[in-house]
Amino acid sequence: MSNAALAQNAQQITLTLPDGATRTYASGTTGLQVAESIAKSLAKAAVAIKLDGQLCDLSLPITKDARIAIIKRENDEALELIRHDCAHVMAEAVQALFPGTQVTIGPCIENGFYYDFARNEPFTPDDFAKIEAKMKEIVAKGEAFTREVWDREKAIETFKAKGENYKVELIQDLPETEEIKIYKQGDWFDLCRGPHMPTTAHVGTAFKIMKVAGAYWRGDSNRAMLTRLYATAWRTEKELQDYLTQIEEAEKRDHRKLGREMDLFHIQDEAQGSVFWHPKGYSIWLALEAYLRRRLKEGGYVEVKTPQLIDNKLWVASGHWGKYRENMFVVPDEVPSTEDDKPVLSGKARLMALKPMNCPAHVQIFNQGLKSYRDLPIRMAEFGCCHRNEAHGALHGLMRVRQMTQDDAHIFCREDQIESEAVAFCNFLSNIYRDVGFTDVRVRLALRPDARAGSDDVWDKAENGLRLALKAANIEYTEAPGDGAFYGPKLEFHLRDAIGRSWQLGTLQLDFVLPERLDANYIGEDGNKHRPVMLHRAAFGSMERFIGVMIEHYAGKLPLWMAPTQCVIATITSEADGYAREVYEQLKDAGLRVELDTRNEKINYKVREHSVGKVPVMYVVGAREATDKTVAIRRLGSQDQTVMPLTDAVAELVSNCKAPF
RNA sequence: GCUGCCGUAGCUCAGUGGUAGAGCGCGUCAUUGGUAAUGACGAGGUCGGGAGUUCAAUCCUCCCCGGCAGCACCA
Repeated sequence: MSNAALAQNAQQITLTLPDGATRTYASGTTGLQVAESIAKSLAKAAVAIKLDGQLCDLSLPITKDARIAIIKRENDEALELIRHDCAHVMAEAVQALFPGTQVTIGPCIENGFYYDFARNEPFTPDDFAKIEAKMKEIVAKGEAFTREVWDREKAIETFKAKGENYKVELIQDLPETEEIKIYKQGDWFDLCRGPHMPTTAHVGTAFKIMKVAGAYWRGDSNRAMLTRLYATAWRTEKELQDYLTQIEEAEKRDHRKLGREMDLFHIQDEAQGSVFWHPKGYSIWLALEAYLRRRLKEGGYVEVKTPQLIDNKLWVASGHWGKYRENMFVVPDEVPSTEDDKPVLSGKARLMALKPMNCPAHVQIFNQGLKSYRDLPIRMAEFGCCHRNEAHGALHGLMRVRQMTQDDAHIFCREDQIESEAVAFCNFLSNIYRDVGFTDVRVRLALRPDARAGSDDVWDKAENGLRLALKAANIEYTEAPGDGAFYGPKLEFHLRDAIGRSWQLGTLQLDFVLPERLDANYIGEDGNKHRPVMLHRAAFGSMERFIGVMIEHYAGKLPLWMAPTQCVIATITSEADGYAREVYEQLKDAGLRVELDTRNEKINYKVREHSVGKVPVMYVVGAREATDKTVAIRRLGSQDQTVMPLTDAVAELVSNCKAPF
């Protein structure tokens, strides 16, 4: 042992255990040795350590005082290790089965991991079983993961010799100060920053390759397309099964499937990305829109309507023409040629565009007439129908469409009103999200991106304004540097749905740029012109997407106030048809959305059909009910039936169907 | 837009180098039934579009269109 090493060994370090106890060790003691010193069983179960909150290899020599936790395979923290180790195992398996395949990167993601490979032939789902079998062999061998630090040149030469060009690029791009860490498992090795568990055996067998897809090298659409294998890995078979079951549940909630089954809407080739709303789907829309209008009125908004087709001069002035033109639908303002042998369009007409957003139009309304500081804030709302030419591959049911209706509004205010307006909007949102059934809202503050308009001064002011508002509204949030819009920072409201998925719905964006570009101003107390600040805000985001989210959140079983059909009156025999019609008329007169089912079918059949159709309430009437003037009520999801006098039932249903606001 | 997979009746799907089948749904008839599928009969498809190979193509090849998954994008 060298003198230096002796000297280091002589040093003592103090480690603090999770329970607060401290222990003293010689510097250079490994996590495994620490575990052994506590209990043999702990050492046996240990797969890694956490030093000051950071996961590290069990074999890492500890050289300074730290908080330490021994991580066992059953701990939550181990999931990340299992998945990352599993990624290495998968990469080894793929290279063993498909020689010539290059490895690139393989990070953990929510619920699993992926690995990107460079290979000329694509993988097919048939390869999955082969790869999984090979992975199980590698796990069974239980080779130790060993960590080495290589000289940069040696690493580059080694990977070059293996033909691993992507790894070479990764190493070359690592900062000079970074150690080049290599993890070996048997003969196979990979560049990796770790940490890993002791052996491949710790990965276990609760993993599954899920799908294959293309992915750009380094996320850049100008670079090579790699083949990505997505997989999932868990601590136990049961966890894996639960996860697979959860995916099946999510598939059952797919709004495209439910939309067809419930006859809500459709989309067809002739209008890709635009929605044909059927009567039932549109009734959901109308219910939500009416609800929002009541909220807007309460919140002091005025509602406007602005043109679809606007001269590109306005889009040039607003900056959209320069930045987003490729996503705009441009329409020439000319009479198309009616002669068959001539082109329909001359190509020389002046250009109009379908509006991709409402804000420039709202500024036009603001700009009509002189505004005084006394007029502010002006909260201008519009259910604005916008068109965006989204890429084909981006379209997805109601979630990503080309024609959408935003529940949009712009608040024109003075700088000193930003905070109070932002606070008011946060309260506005929390009422709405509660009413539509969300309990878990997370807020992100997206800060200035690299490419942006406006001076740093203005950005400082805008970002701090939002921070102050969040503080004033007592809202917890996380900051996301670089994610802001080009014209200003924004608040994003992310909501967790019934099965734990997160949707970004609401947004509040501060904009100092557009009022400047479109020369909006107001006369201040001092008699001079001033720039108003614009707050862009939305609660649902788009009506289309929001309805999609509602369908998935509720698995089609929408709350009564949103449900397309709130009640079906179903007859048992044709003797009750007359009475059923009376019931139907009464509910209809009470303003409810009801259907009458007097078809010549058995009651079992009707109950099943309307249950499958997610009708929340069914009134079943037969001869008895007709005589007694009652209804037998059956609620979706329950086998129970309650017989009730018709008048009471109607009063109860009317009250249950009332929107929460 | 990129990569991969897919495209057969309204829906879900089977099938074959010799121009097609099931279940549900739809229509007709019988049945008047008490809370998740009553029975019988019937109609319905130029197998996404175009071209090629072949005596013959829904099936094989190519091109196009569209869908799905992921990537990129998302003002």
